This record gives sequence, C-alpha cells and structure tokens, in this order.
Amino acid sequence: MKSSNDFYDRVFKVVRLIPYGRVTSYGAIARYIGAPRSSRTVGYAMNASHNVPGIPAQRVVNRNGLLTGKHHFQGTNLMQQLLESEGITVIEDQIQNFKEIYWDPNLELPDFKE
DNA sequence: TCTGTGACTTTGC
DNA sequence: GGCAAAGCCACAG
Repeated sequence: MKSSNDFYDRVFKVVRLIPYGRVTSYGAIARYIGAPRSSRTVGYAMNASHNVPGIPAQRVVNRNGLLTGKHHFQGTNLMQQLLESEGITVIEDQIQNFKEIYWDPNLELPDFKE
C-alpha cells in the first residue's frame, strides 16, 4: 500500500543518500521518488525532517542553488555554516559553483529508490 | 469535504 | 537574460 506517508519516507531516504560536500534540488528528489510535480511537497516534507535525525537538509536547495529554506533552520545562518563545513562556499544564501557540486540522484544514483 | 498554505518549478513577457 | 505570474501536489485545519 502506498500511502501518502510513503512520500515523506522516500524524500528522507534520498536526502540521506546525498554525498558529503554535494547538494541537490527539491525537484531532482521529487522526480527521483516519482513525483516530478511535487517539488513543493518535497520541501514541505523537509519540515518533518526536523523529527528525523540524519537528514542533511542543508544539502537540499532550490534549483537556483539558493538557500530558500535557511530560515526554517534553528539558526539564522546555520544552514550556510553547515554547508561551509562541508567545503561548500555560500555567499548571500547563494551556493557558489552550484552546478559543480550539484548532485542529481536521477543521474548519480542507481535505480533503488525504496 | 473543502480551503489555505508552502524549504518549488516552469513558462511567458 | 531577468522578472512576474500560473501550476502543481501533498498536508493541516
């Protein structure tokens, strides 16, 4: 049975698979879990990620490489600090060399999405 | 059941 | 190439 709840699980699972020092976009994750038009819902699911440890939400940004959800973090610039901790340069909520550190699960990750 | 909201994406001008 | 508006799906009240 594929409850809508499964959507959250898939999102969390993919986010956990994001390699160190890499970032991805909501749309990429949404598409990977089979819901390319539910990119917004992916971010919504990240709200629940606060309850789930091991979810590097800082590695998930919008398609422009902008830290749109940084305000949802505890600290004001906690998200940026976490990214810089991984060697990612962030200026004004904008990830530098975004396309270079961009990690697309649909391309880099195998087919296992369960 | 219906309405509103949102950590987005795409299209149009 | 940049800004504005519409679309879309899932969840909460």
